[in-house]
Amino acid sequence: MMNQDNPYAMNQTCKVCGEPAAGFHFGAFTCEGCKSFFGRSYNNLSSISDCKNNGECIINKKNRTACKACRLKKCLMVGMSKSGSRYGRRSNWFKIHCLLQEQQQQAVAAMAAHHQQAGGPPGGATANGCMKSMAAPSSAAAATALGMLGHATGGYAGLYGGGPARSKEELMMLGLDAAAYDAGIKHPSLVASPSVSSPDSHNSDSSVEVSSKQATDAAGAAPGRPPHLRKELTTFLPLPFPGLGSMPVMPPPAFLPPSHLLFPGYHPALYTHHQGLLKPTPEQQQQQAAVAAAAVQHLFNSSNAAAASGQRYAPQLSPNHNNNSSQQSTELSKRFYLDAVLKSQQAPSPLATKLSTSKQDYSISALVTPNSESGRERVKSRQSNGELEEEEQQQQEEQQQAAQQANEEEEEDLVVSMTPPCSPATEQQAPTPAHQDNPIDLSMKTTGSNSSSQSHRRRRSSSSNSDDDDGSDAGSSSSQAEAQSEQQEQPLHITTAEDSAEAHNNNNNNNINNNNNNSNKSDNEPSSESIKRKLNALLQESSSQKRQRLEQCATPTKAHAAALDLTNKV
Amino acid sequence: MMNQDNPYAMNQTCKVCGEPAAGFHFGAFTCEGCKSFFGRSYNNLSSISDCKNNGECIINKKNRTACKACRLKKCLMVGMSKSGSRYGRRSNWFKIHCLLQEQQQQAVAAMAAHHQQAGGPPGGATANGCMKSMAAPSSAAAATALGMLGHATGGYAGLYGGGPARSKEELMMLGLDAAAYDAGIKHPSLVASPSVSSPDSHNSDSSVEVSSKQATDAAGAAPGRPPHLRKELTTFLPLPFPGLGSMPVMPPPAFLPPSHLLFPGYHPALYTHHQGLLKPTPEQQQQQAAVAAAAVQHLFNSSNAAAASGQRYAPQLSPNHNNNSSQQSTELSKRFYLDAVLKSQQAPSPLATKLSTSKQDYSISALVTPNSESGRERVKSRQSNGELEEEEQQQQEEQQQAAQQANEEEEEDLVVSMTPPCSPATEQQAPTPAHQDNPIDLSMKTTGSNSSSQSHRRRRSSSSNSDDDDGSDAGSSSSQAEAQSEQQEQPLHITTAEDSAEAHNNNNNNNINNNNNNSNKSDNEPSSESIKRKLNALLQESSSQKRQRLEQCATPTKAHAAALDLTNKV
DNA sequence: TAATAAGGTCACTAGGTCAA
DNA sequence: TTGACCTAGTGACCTTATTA
Repeated sequence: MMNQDNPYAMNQTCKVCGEPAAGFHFGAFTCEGCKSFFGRSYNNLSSISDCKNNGECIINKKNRTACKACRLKKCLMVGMSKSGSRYGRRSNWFKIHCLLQEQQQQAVAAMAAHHQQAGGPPGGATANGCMKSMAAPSSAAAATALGMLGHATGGYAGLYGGGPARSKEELMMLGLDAAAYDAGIKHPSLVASPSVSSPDSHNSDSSVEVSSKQATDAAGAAPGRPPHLRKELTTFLPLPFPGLGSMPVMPPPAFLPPSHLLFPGYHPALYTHHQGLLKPTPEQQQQQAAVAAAAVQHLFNSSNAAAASGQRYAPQLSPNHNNNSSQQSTELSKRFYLDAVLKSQQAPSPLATKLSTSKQDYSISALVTPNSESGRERVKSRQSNGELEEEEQQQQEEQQQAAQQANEEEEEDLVVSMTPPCSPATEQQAPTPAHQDNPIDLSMKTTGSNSSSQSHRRRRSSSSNSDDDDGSDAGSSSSQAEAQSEQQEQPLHITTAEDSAEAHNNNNNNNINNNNNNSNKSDNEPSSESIKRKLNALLQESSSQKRQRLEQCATPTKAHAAALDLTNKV
Repeated sequence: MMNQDNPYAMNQTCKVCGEPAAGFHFGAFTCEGCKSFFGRSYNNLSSISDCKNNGECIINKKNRTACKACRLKKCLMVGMSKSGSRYGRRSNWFKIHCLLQEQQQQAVAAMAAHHQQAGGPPGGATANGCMKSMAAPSSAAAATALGMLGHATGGYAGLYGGGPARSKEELMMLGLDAAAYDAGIKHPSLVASPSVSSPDSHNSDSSVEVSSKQATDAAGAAPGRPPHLRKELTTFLPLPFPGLGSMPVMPPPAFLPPSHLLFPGYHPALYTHHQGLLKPTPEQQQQQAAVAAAAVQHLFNSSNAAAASGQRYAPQLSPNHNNNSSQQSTELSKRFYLDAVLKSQQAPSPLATKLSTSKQDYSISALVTPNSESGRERVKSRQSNGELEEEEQQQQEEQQQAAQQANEEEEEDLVVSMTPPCSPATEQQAPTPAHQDNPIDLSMKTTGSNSSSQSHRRRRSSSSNSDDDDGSDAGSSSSQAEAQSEQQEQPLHITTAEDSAEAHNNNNNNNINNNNNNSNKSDNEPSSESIKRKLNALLQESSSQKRQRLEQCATPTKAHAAALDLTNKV
């Protein structure tokens, strides 16, 4: 469900309405409609009338146009921000993380379904309902429940921005509700860790700025909150994750693993350093944001509504979290490790260090300890620590700036990365690609015939390829759809023909990749293969198919090649 | 934060937007985005529309795409120039200086953070804001504060070019705004010392050109400006650095050491002599540049904007400087010594002689004397002492300036200049490289498996990996984070296993480094080894880790591989 | 030969357009 | 008003050129 097929959207669903995402817009995966809506509304708040339902409207595909106020609110809650926008090609890391996320989500969804049938997690029904409204349908909801790979803010915002990068104005906008949410947050169940981790992004620095603010501001909203958490997020966080911001306020629910444990790998700090994966949110358009924030605030400033929302959210959060957290703890550890590894390999940024507070560090260390490879894990933990520290510094600096500029805020967040349910899902998908060794397709391209229309839109002029892209359109997504179907629930491998075709493509790609790999191997070293294998295993479910398609796409870029290599090895 | 992880970028941040730098492009460390932007814009000024904010836009990661005019302006201000471009491998000197710079920045950042927490330097908040906008987030800001290894022009241009090498046209472009900025520069906080020293470069001569101009032109804008500073930069410098252009106007901030003291080694003159290191910047495309300059001028010619910008920037700058300067004073001394040593070994240029004052000479001799391990430590202590003395003098001078400028307060920091927690951190890291004598890895290579993504980016062609990228992201920085974490505060050493792992990594890196060193030795001369040792000792903290990571980064995929490994284990 | 940056390619998004 | 489609950029990745 989630992965509808937007090649460029990486099979993501719109975090606002649950429809297949057309891409990553303004800091979140969204459909074209929500993208356009946000883009229009952000600069024209006056056009948004007050919600007639106390701002409690549930936004989904069908009713997303019913209440503009709630739709915009949802947009903000999932991390959308004018400053959160990013341009350019998605980094491979981002892609990888997206794939992992998918897996996790699927796993989560499966788990959730199972639990619900069994009886559901405590508060589950209520929470579930809420989650659905928040995120979207099933997969989205599941993802949300899990925290979207450890991302707190609705599970969305945090995911891609290491916490959505928000301008102060945006935060204000969110914060307006924050008051209302704060009440809810205080509820034990409400507390969530907003760790954000985004595989992407331009916002590495943002986290820092925010973090500093957090220290100051957070105290009020969520005392004891990890420094790395964002103030804003923490404050309004609708779907709090245990252990993150609110830990101090109230101990995290027992059922939920500490946030830091959940997805340490995704800690913003880590990604911050990491190029590409976790970029901090931009603080653009601060003034504009301020205006918008005021308007938004106006829309949602009703105290009663706040209280109501607070209550509402509280239940929602807890159930989801519960289910997800418990189930995914193991999964999380995997991703955590991966992230840690990646981080360690790359270079820990000062921010990460900063972000990781004693708590985080601790958690990290804990995570690290039980790891497969001691070395890797270790490295990760260190890195994370280092990053955290740096972030703190930045935050401090940022705080100064913040003093000057009310608007600035970026920051990031923490990340909780979750490990996707690899084993089962992976296995299923793995078969799909005739060759297990399908390289992970890092490229978002829609290779095959699938995404004909979409990819073309943009670059048609230049490249006739139908590659990628766009997926927002259903048509192109066919290939993805296949992948998704396989991953999520379709155990069924669409057709052999397709698979074979994919395999063929993969082979071609693989060859290319191999060439690259060979050249690279010297660079990458032997370990890369093992890594690739593992990744592939993790990603096999959804990723394998995606990869194939992507790779098939016309352009075997190096990334593709690499991906292919990985798959080949696998 | 600063050191995001680009192995090839030496953990530098983009001088334009603050994002992790991808490399040294067109005369400055920049990210891929700013590189591409500059490359595109330079030849297509018509595509750049006028700034809607009087050219006062603050450029950072988040908003860098918001105003092309200001982005381009920033690019020029940080020293980017088509004529400043260069190809080929980086010289060891360049690398060394970059490493040192990193350390300083880290130290500064730490200091700044500490100071801020404590209460922050006077005027800090304001200043910080400025810095951010200029340089970027934390690290950049810190670097800026320090003067980027003694480089005045925004800390950027000067740093790498001894003043960025600019064609006349480019200078014109910059100069256009100069008038506006001059007003701002006059602000006390704005004054910065422009000492220039670039480890690299193509621009050795550029500084000269400028300097002459400065004498004449500068007088008006910033009398007393150091001769080596460039006129253009000084004139328009939006984010002036104490001591640079404005020094005459007002005495350089106490916190900043005299430019000559800061990094004598980097003085362009010195590098000029140095083989290949200091190449004069080409003045190619002058005509083209002239055209561009005209266009740019048109964009920013509003006088009012200048005034406004001046005010704005002033506040921002001061804080950063304070933090950085104080903290890094010791660091500076270290670098200073190193530079001196290197200079002595290589071929001392007349300039060097001039630069090295009696104190400096003393310090240098001291440093030189003791070598290897015991020597290393000794040297450090001495250096720190020497630095302090020098700093005091500087401070006195700065104090005078302070009297003039209310904003200055940063000085304190300078004085405090803290040495980075070398001992502990160093020790921790030191072990890492089984051999204490780890040679400093002058090569930028991403050797090990660690920093997969970063190193790969560039050479991907060679390596097929899909990796990386992104790193701006967090991943690459992991190693750095580690280093930092160790240094700064993370008491917690994650796990022994991790440490060992790191050590292992370090060893690998070291080996690589050794290889490089060996090769370099012939080049560097016999003393080079001792120097290297010393340098290593100094840099062990952050550099060793960074190096490792960087080396590891080589293959982005490596990170992936690591991840896979983890997954496998899991 | 390795390192490293310029330049090119093209994945990918912000915005704009316009039929529905 | 909405949202599918298009255009203009952006920037991640790759290739080529140049230097150590």
